[in-house]
Amino acid sequence: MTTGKKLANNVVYQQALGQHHTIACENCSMNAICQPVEADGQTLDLSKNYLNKKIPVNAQAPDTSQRHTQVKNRILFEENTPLTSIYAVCSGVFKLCVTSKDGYEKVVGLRYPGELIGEDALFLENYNYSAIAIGQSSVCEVSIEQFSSCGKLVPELQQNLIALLSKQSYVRQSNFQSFIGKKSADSLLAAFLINITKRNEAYTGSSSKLNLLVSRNDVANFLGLRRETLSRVFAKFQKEGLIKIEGKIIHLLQKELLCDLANFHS
Amino acid sequence: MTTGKKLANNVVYQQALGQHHTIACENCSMNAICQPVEADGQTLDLSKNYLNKKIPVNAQAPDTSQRHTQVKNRILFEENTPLTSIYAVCSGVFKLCVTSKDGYEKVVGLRYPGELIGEDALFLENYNYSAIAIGQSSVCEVSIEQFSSCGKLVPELQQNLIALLSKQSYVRQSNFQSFIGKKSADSLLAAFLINITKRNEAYTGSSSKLNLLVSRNDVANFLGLRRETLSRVFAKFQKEGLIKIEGKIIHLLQKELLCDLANFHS
DNA sequence: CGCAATTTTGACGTAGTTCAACACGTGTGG
DNA sequence: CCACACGTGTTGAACTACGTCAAAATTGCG
Repeated sequence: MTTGKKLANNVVYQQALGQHHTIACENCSMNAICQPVEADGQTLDLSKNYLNKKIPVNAQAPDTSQRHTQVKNRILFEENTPLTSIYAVCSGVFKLCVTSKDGYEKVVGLRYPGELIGEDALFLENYNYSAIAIGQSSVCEVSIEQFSSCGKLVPELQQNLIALLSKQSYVRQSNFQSFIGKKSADSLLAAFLINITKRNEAYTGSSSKLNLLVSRNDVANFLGLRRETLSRVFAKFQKEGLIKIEGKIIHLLQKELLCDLANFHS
Repeated sequence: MTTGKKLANNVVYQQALGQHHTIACENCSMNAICQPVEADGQTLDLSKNYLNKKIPVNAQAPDTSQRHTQVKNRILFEENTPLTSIYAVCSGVFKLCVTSKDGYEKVVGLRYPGELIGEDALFLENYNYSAIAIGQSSVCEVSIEQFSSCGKLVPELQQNLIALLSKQSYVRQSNFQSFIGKKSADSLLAAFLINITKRNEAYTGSSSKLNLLVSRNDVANFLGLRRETLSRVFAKFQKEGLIKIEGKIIHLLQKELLCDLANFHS
């Protein structure tokens, strides 16, 4: 986990944090439905029928001169299109966006490795937001049509889907509770840092540092702050010794104080 | 349920809005798992094994002088206690609260008739918040232990639970998207009014009026505003002809404008 | 190196909070 | 019956945090 290198550059820290490595399956929220099931006294691995592993999204051709041509496969799926699959992030990050009628793009969620994308579309069978890769990312894909066919035949698989959805229900509610009713920039950012660090804990192996990967702009958009304000609060937190900033890598130095800030009620 | 009294405001409108009548089962989010299942070519009604219908919470003895002694059965369940059941609101409202270590009570959700409470506790088997009835309310209760026993034997019931959880997944995400990244009091209140009206549409039969039932205090707490600010924004909306206020009853007069406000990005 | 995108800093105005006072309805007790 | 406390909601005035606009600094990449 700790490399000997000292460069203050992201790549080293990404490695140090395990970023851009794929998440271990046992830590992934999709895991419940990827595992073999025990049915009729035998072990069945049905996942090959519906699971598509580690698909790169926004992979850039490493050696061509095309690097800066706007890579178009950043988009995993688009808002208001029919559900085909649900996804788990393997590596990288995805931002979830909705576009209002005046063309403004609002970030409504971020998904880090091990987290699901699109399972909330199962009900309406339509995606509620667009999912866009930030940098090089990859996903595992579960085809809903094919999964359903298997599920009809194997009740044990349904049981696993229930486990998956139950966990998601908890995850979503707990995210909601992290942010609802927070208005001050300080408590929003504190809540955000704690929320994301916790979500990444299994992946990074650390409860006090994280690699945001996303731009300040996207974070500000998500939290409903101006990027200038966000920048100032970041600077303030660092000055007060709450965090240490190294580009997109954030070290939480005083987590308890951040928690207090996050729960602060003006 | 209906008192003969003529007091000017709320009671009459509650009747007009159908408030304090129980929601029709077909409009309830619990409905998926309350219905009979078709299994092995026959129709089975298993719900009697796990479903407890229309339990009053905070019912006041109607004719005693005890009315105003602090009624203690307002609490459906408490934060950080083991999950026993999930609930659907039949009538009234519930507020969901968490208490921070300094004793401050934060409202993290409101649940109106037809909405579920506690299903996000299935994963950790622990309630994440306290559920407290506002006024006279009632719930249907599904005992998890007993439901699970039935589910193990009847795969069709599991399918119904999947349907229920899928819908909840959508509902929760859509609530999250309604509020995340909103900071101005105007857009928060607009988003809130539209969100709650929509959620109550099937129950009240109206897409433009609603009975909040909860105090301004609780609404302000939920939205992260001061009650003074909330009061001012309510007054402003009414002055601008966006809404009409009759106590806790709100009429949405210009829904499109409210939607625009809700999606406004400073 | 040099351009472009991102991030940070500074000065100023506005929106929301804070604190205080007041209005209203309801229940309590003299 | 009235006086009073209490919860809830509204209003006013001063203060503060965040947004706004402009510009500088930093980073990333060819």
